[in-house]
Amino acid sequence: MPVAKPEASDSRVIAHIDMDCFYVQVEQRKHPQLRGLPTAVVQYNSWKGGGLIAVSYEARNYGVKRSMRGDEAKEVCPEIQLVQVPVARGKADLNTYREAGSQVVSILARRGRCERSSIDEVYLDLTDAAERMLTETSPHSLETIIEEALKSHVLGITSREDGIDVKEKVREWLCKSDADRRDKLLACGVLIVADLRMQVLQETQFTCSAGIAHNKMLAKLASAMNKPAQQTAVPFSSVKGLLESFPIKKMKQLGGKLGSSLQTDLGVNTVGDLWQFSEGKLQERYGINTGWLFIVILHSI
DNA sequence: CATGGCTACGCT
DNA sequence: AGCGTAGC
Repeated sequence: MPVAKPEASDSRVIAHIDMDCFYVQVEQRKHPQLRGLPTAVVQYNSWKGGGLIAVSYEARNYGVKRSMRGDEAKEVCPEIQLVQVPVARGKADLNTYREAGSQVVSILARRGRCERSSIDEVYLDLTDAAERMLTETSPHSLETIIEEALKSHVLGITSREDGIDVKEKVREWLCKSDADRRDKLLACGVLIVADLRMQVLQETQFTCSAGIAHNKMLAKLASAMNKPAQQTAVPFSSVKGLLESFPIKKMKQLGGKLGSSLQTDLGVNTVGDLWQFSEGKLQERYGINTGWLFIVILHSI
């Protein structure tokens, strides 16, 4: 997938798939007795019990963090199961995880073009599949909407106090016949991703979380919003509200020195602050080549 | 010694 | 090719 080419109205449907505590899931598949137990994967366990590189959600509930050593984790959660990462030639060997990731990618690739962004993360371009679905079935017949899709989070679809009719509201949103074309495409994306996540679970036993949006940046943000084993969609109409108070340092590519310089040099702390600057000014300061990043951000609204 | 090691990417 | 940055 080529770098996001920002257009005035981006109608692509992009999903970001993020495997939940992936190394742990791979080990739990290999050792089923670990399922449901607080578990972490460690490397180099000779010093203070080794460094944690993946932590199950059960263990996170005890306060176990990825930055901990094995010994610290045992203090917080004495019953934690520590699994050693395989070692080859004295080094951590991540090949089994890489292969497990490939298995997931081969399933996702049935519906769109995949771009692996890390060992456990994939971007998926579902534009064509969504457009096809839209021309074939519009509006969606209620009975074809799978339960998993109804559990989606859709930014801007607010849960009521009792939260009892959230699913009903999501159903309405998914079926809305007079919706914006982009909303309809996004709704198709939501259905496709729900279906794919079920296939992944069935065929690999792995759960994942997903974000569905009109570009990679927003899809990535969305996939982290509701974890584990959930999916979140970002309709165009909710982008501005989502981004304007969003900390710039948490944006991909801006977690390091570039983000720091935005804060100290320009006083930019949120994406909303960034909107006060023109593309020209930003490119003038940071160069034409870094400027494309800002343009993607600015064109998301 | 004590997040290390690894990868991908952009810049020069 | 080699370096710096970023993030897993």
